[in-house]
Amino acid sequence: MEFVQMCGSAAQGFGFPRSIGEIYGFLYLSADPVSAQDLVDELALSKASVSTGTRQLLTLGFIRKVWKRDERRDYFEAEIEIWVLLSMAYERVVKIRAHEAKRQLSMVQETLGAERDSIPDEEYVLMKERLDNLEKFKSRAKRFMPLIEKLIK
Amino acid sequence: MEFVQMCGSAAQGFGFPRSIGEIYGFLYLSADPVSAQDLVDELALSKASVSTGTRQLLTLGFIRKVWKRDERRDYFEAEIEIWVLLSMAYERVVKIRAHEAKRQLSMVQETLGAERDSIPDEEYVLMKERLDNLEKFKSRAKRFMPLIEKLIK
DNA sequence: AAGTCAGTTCAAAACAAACTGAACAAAGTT
DNA sequence: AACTTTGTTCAGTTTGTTTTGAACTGACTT
Repeated sequence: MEFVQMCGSAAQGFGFPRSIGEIYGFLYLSADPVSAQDLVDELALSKASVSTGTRQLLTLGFIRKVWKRDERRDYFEAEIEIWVLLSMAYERVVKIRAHEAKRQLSMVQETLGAERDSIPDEEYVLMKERLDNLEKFKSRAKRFMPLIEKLIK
Repeated sequence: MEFVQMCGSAAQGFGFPRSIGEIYGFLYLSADPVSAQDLVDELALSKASVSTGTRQLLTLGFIRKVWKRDERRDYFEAEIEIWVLLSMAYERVVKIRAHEAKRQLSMVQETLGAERDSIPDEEYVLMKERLDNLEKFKSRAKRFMPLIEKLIK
């Protein structure tokens, strides 16, 4: 339970809801697959929170559903390989965010271009330069990505 | 301004307050150092928010104070080198968090040891093993840290 | 010494995100 | 067909964080 709490606050630190961390932490230390009902009981969360929490963890690839034959319940188990978790997080969070950032950045650059005339020349040049710097950084980061991917896997 | 908003939501994405992102974004595109009052006016934030926001950015090392002689006001300018920003963030956020996590983990391990008798043997072994795995990962990560540091700098 | 200006601090307000209860859907049992 | 059991969805509440107004400090000006 101490460990569960620790995972909860760790999750918060990464910007995830505490409950997600707790669910993962509980599963991480469980020998056998755990039902949603168990999570409700053990972690004192509502059915709804467990449902949404497990869904999020599933889409992150941090946990798996386990089907027991002749049972209607869902069971869950944690992915325990830390390298796998990292690569999941990278693939499904970092990559997506980076892509979104890139999209927004080019929109800003477009806007700047359109406003060209209404801005003092000196300022325009500086802004353009700094935005281009960001752009340059992005593409360099992109070139590193495959390397990082390999490092993680 | 579009860019400022973009930085705002980016900051939120990283778990920082929106205002911090906006302040940084504004400074990032400013040619000259900017006074607190300017930030209040341009970003429609309260004096208080600007005060706390700049303080946080200063302790992160993301911005600097600039002193103009014969002026009582504080001026600020952004650190614009992205590699420097990354290394700051790493140094002042990641490192500290990692250390904290390590501390907590060993506390949990201690607790587990103390509860040894009150847990079925099978479960104990599994928990111990998984905690040890985390520990092992931690130390491996630690070995990598210097390498990452060099990469960033 | 009174008055302004810059900046900080703190309690309260405003806000956003997480969590929950209740209603619902689907599938299985009686 | 009615009733359980399991899980999802969603509106409303709760919780925690960010933001703010207002009071305060210190420092410079008259």
